[in-house]
Amino acid sequence: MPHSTSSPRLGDLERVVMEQLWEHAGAEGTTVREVHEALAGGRDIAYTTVMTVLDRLAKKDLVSRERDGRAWRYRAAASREALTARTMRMTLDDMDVTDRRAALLHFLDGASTAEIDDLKAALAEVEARHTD
Amino acid sequence: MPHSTSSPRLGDLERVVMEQLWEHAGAEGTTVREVHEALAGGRDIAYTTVMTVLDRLAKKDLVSRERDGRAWRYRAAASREALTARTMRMTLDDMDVTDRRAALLHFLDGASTAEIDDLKAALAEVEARHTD
DNA sequence: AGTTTCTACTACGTCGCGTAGTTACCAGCC
DNA sequence: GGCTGGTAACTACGCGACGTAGTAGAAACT
Repeated sequence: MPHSTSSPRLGDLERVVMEQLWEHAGAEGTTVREVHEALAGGRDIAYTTVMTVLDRLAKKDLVSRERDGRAWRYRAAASREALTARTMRMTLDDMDVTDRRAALLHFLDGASTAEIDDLKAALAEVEARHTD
Repeated sequence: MPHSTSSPRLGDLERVVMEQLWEHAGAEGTTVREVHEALAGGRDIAYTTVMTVLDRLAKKDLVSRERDGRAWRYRAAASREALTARTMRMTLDDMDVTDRRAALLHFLDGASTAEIDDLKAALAEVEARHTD
């Protein structure tokens, strides 16, 4: 058995497809055809390939789908930001870090000032949320 | 081509082996034999399997090795915390997040109070470092 | 010299993912 | 009502990563 982690790892094509879902993110969802057409502009890819990928993403619960007549409409189950956060969290949890502060410190070491500001803003926001 | 990310993803056994290196982390390093003996207590595993894994980890630059007579002594190239941080960073970078603040906010959503404190401590530490 | 110890190389099975074909269904058109 | 086009469902193949390990050969101990 290769991997125990249930980490939502994305392959390259899976990522590209998710991009599409994120970009055309509306409440309506996106069909295979729409995704395929969007991708077919930039690369040579078969319709069924897109179908397969969307199917796999659905099985991983990274996208949800609802019937629309005969077809399916796919929607990203989580925003790009939420998925990113989830993946980061899983890393932190899976790695079984004892000294979390040290890990976070290392993380900040690689951060730009802008990113640190983003983090402080986010931090302030959760704080505020807890207070009110 | 399956993956573009040069993310240092660990398999299950690779992780277990890294644990050993981290636990017996001294300046001296650890031999294959030592790792094997440590693991052989809990599971049925061949000496050569451990060797192969260590070899692959070395090729991924996750461990370094120095000769010790005929044998090699392996050392984790990065601490568990540093590797964790690096992986988290790669996730954040690879996901091409536009709204980093939102991503970090999501991340904090899943955090315990203790973790938030750890983060604040780490943040204070980088701040201090920049100031002095 | 024979036995042990360690490396180096090769190998095999499984799984994830990129990639796609084939088959079959259903809805509308001529 | 059979043909056509769009969809889905299922199957498949190649490749790389990883768990797993065997074998060959060098080196060292006895």
